[in-house]
Amino acid sequence: MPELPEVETTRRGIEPHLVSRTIVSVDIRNHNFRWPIPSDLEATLPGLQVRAVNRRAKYLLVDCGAGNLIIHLGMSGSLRFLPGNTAQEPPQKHDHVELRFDCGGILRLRDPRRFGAVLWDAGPIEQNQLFVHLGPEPLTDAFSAQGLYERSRGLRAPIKAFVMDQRMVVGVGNIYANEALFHAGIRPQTAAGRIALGRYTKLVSATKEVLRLAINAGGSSLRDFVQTDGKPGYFQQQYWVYGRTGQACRACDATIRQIKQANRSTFYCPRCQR
DNA sequence: CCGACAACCTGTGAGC
DNA sequence: TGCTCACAGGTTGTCG
Repeated sequence: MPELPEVETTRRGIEPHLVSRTIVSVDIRNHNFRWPIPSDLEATLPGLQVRAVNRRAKYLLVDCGAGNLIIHLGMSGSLRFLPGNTAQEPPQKHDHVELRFDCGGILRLRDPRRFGAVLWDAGPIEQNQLFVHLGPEPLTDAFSAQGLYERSRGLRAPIKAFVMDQRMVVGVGNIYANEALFHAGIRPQTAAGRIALGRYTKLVSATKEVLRLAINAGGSSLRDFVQTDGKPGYFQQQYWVYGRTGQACRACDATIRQIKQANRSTFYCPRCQR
């Protein structure tokens, strides 16, 4: 489920419950994720106090002072915090990892497809091999039209693949790439290297806007998020093109088209996007 | 370096 | 009702 807005919503949901709490135990029921979950987490984490919950790209970083617990939700991952003062339901089939805290609360990771990751890094996180090649955060000034323009010169890859490339900008997945290109009026098949600076300016602001709106929508369900199985974001979101094949464009009434790019579904309006 | 593609794994919904 | 197939929010690794 997660693109950047969902990961950020998750971060905001769990942070207040974790900060300044001490981990008392770790339970890993299935180690077989994208990479094996290190077994020694069950020994190294207990006793550590959480200082902050940060996010870089789609990675959640639980800062424990001595290092960072890195969590990636993959395609199907979700996190829930179960407070200690309530009856706690037993773990379900795909609840693979649990952290128990001194307050009695439990952080529970569910991930049916296990494309996600749980890792530990005791060093400076920006030097981790997963992080060194990451592009700028989309909601900062480091994500700029000028940067995209320069890095795209000479490239023949379609613009959609280009904006989804985490080296160019992080956090833009399939849904929001489609939506941002619609708002920028750019056809997804267009070669990245043939797009002018002015159109990149539109694309950058559209991307920021789409992500901001999605985070706000997720934030509105934050209250429920912690207690329920509620998966915020996608359900309440109204898309302009994503998943709307054959339906009328909300802007011009033309019929939304669907194609395949790099084995991912692409949706666009043939009239609004040129 | 570039770009296309398979692979990882399970659940769900459509169609027969 | 039950089977099969296509497809799903991400990322890495390989190959030409």
